[in-house]
Amino acid sequence: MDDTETPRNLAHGNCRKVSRVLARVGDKWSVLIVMLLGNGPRRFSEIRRMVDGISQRMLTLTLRGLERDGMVKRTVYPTVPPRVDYELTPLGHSLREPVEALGSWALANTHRIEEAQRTFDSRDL
Amino acid sequence: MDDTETPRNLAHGNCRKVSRVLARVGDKWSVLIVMLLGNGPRRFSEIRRMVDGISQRMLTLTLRGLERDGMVKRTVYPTVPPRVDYELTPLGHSLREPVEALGSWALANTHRIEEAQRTFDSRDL
DNA sequence: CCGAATCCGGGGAGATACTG
DNA sequence: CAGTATCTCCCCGGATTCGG
Repeated sequence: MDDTETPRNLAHGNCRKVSRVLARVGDKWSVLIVMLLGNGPRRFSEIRRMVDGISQRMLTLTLRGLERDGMVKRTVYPTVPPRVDYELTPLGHSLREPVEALGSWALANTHRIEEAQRTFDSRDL
Repeated sequence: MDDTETPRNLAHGNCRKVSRVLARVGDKWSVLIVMLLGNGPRRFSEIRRMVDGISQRMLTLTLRGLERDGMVKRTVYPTVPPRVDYELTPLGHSLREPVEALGSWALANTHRIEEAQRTFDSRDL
């Protein structure tokens, strides 16, 4: 078609690597939390309150996953009561840019998508 | 923090809209197929062969989803045997850009991610 | 060749209750 | 406050079979 160049980015074994990142991005909570932490460190319960609808379990699992991937730094303050801060690493911070690009695209095209869905759903059935 | 501007892109009800798109992007096959169709229209069985490991069922479902969202145009040629072509719509085509940005990020940072994972997995336990 | 329908197993995700 | 543990339910996704 109009390809200036065939994208080799998503070829061969690269697909696997990219897919894993995409799976994280597509994860229900990960991106939300990354964007939230983009505004600075937050405590566990702060995130819990800010991310409406997330369960304690899912928040823990999501943060663990992000920490494991090197996106988030976890800091425990051995006080009583305990306090745990989460903040973006440079890696996690760098992820925000492409994610925001995707977010902008989504916002710009939501109307078109929803219209397409209505058209699709209204025919036949 | 270092925010030049607080991103309102991912706030309020916008989250829902963006999340749906993100879910599609995070889908195991959708992005792969979109990138594949970026090189031009393909037949059902062509895609099936090119996307290694996808089941017939999942290919059908994925293509239906993409068609419903207005990303893909489905064209049936009433020949015998039947022939069905799939091609990107302008909307689907426009999605490639932010997706490729994310793919590039993934490739550029895969090494860092895997290293973080090894570090994470090797401590405690 | 393209796709729908059905069956079925495994993992994700919520709710709840318990520790340090 | 910040998790962990357990249970359960549900949906996704593969395999298979049938239809146009």
